[in-house]
Amino acid sequence: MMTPQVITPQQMQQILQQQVLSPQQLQVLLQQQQALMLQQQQLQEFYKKQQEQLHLQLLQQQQQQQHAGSKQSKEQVSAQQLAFQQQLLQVQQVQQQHLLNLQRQGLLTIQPGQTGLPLHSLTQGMIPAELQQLWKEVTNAHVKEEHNNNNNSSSNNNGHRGLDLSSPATPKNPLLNQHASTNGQYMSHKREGSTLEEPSPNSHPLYGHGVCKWPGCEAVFDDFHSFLKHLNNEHALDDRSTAQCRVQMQVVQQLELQLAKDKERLQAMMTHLHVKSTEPKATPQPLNLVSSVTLSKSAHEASSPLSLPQTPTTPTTPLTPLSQTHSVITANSLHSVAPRRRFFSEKYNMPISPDINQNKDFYMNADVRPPFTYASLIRQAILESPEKQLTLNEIYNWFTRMFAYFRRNAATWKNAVRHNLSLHKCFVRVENVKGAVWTVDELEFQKRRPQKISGSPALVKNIQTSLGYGPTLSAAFQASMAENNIPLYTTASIGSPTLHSLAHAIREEMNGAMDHGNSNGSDSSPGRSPLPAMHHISVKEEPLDPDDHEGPLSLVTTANHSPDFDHHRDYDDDQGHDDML
DNA sequence: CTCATTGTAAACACTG
DNA sequence: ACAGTGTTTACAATGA
Repeated sequence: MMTPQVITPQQMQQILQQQVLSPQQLQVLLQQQQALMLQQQQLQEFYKKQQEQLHLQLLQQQQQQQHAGSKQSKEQVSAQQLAFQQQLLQVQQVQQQHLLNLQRQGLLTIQPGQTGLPLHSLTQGMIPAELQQLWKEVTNAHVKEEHNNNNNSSSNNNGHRGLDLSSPATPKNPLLNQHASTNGQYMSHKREGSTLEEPSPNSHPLYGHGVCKWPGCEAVFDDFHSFLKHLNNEHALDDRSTAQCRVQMQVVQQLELQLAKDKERLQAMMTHLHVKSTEPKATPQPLNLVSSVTLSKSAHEASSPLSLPQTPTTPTTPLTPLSQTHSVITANSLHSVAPRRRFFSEKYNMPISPDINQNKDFYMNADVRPPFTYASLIRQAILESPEKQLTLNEIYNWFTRMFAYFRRNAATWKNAVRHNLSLHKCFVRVENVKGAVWTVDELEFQKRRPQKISGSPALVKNIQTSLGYGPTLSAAFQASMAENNIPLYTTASIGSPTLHSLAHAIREEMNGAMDHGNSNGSDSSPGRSPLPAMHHISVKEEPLDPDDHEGPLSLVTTANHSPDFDHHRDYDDDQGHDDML
C-alpha cells in the first residue's frame, strides 16, 4: 500500500499498541537518539555543501546567461530551489514528528524556538543517500510548472509530480522507516471515544483510574484535586504542551485518514468480490497463516460497515480460511455460517500477532468476535506489555481496548479469561508487590501447538526443537516478539538479556508454583531427543537447568517506571461502546 | 465413536 | 458485606 503520509498504518497500529516504554525500549531509544544526533551533524554538513553547490550552480547559470539577459534560468533554479524546499518540508513532517515524540517522552528537550524547525533543520531526518537522491531529482528533473507555496500544514496530499519524496523515501530508506516506526513507540495515544462526557466535578478526560492520562505523563494521583493541581502545573500552556498537543492532533489526523482509506479499501474489496463472484473458485489456500489471516481480515473488513447482528450470544464467526469461503462475501454469507462456539480454528491460535496488528483497527471498532482463542488473546496481551506481564485487570483492559466485541458481556468473557488463566499451564501467575501479575510460559504455550498444526509433523518438530532451553529460550521469546512486529525487541542486543532473565524468572516461578507431574511423558523425553546435540528438548519436564544466570532477579523491581497505561481505558462494561462505527 | 480443546456458566475460596 | 481474583467443576460444541 502506498501511503504518502508520514505514518503508515502499521506504525499507527504500533502507536496504538505500544503505550508504555519499557526500560529496554528506552535504552534503545536513547541509542537511536544518539545515532540520530550523529546523523544530524553529518546531514547538516551535507546540507551545507548542497546549498553551496546550489548557490554555485545558480551563480554559474546566472553568469552564463547574463549577457543573454534571460531570466529563465534564474527562475528555473529558483523553481528548483522551491521544489527542493518543498521536499524538505515533507521530510520535516517526519522529522518534526520524530522530534516531538521524543520530546513528548521527555527524551529530548526542544528549545522553544525549535519547534518551528527552521529550514536548515529540515534535513535532519535524512540520510545522505536520500539527500543525494533528492538533489538529483531536483537538479535533473526540470520543474515544469510553478509550484505555489502550498505549505499547508497537513500537506499529505502533495501536489508534487516527479518530486514526491514520500513515495521513494518510504520503501527505500530503512533508516527513515526505522525512525518512523520507532516513532510509533514514542507516541502514546488517547483514544477517548468514551470520554466525551462533560467534565463532572470528579472526573476529567485526562484523569482516569488515578493516573494522569496526558501523553507520556502517567503520574499517579490518589486524589482528584491533586491531579488538577498537577494538570495545571505540569501541563500548562507552554511549548512542551503545545508540541504534545500537536502530536496528538497529528495522531488523530492520521487515524482519521487511515479510517477514510480503510473505508475506501473496504469498498473496493467488496466491489471486487462481488464482481468476482461468478468467477471460478480461487486456488485452495495454502496452510499459510498469513494468507488465511489475510482472508479472514478481508472477510472482517467486508463485514464491518454492514450492520452486524449485535448478538453477543451467537458469535459472529468469521470465515474459515480454507473450506468455507464463499466467493461472494456479504453480510449474509458471513453470518449465515452456522454459529459456532469456537472463535476460530485453533490451528491458528498461535500466531495471532500479525493478524491482530494488521486488523487492530478493525477489531477495535467492529463488534466482531475476534477469531482467536482466549488463550491466544491473553498471551498476546501479555506479550505486548512492556514487561511481559500483566495483572488481570490489565488483561481485561487490553481486551476491551483492542476489541470492541469485549466491551460488552463483561461478566462472560472475563470469567472466561480467568478460567483460561487458571486452566492453562502456559499462564503463570507471579506474585508481585502490587499483587499478582500473569506471565506467559512460552514453552507451555508452544507445547499445545503440535496438536493444532495440522499437516506437517516436521514443522511441529521443528518448532518444538527450536524451543530448547538456554539461549534458544530467549530466541523463542524474541521470535514471539518479532511476531508482534515490535521492532525494538528484535534488536537482539538489547532485548535479549532482559528476556533471558525474564524467562529465567518464569522458570523459577514455574519451579515453585507448578508441580512437574504434568508431564505425560509422551513426546521428546530427554533421553530420546531427536536432537541429541541440544540439551533436553523436553519441553514439559521441569525446566530447571543449572542456573547459568545471575542471581536474584526481581520481576517486581524491574523498573515499573511505566505504570499501567491501560487504566486509561474507560470501557466499563456497558458504556463507551455504543458509539462505535 | 473417543478424545482433546475450547467456551460458557457457575460454585467456591480467598483477600483487601 | 462486597468486589475482585483465582480455582475448580460441569457441560456443550467442535474437530481430529
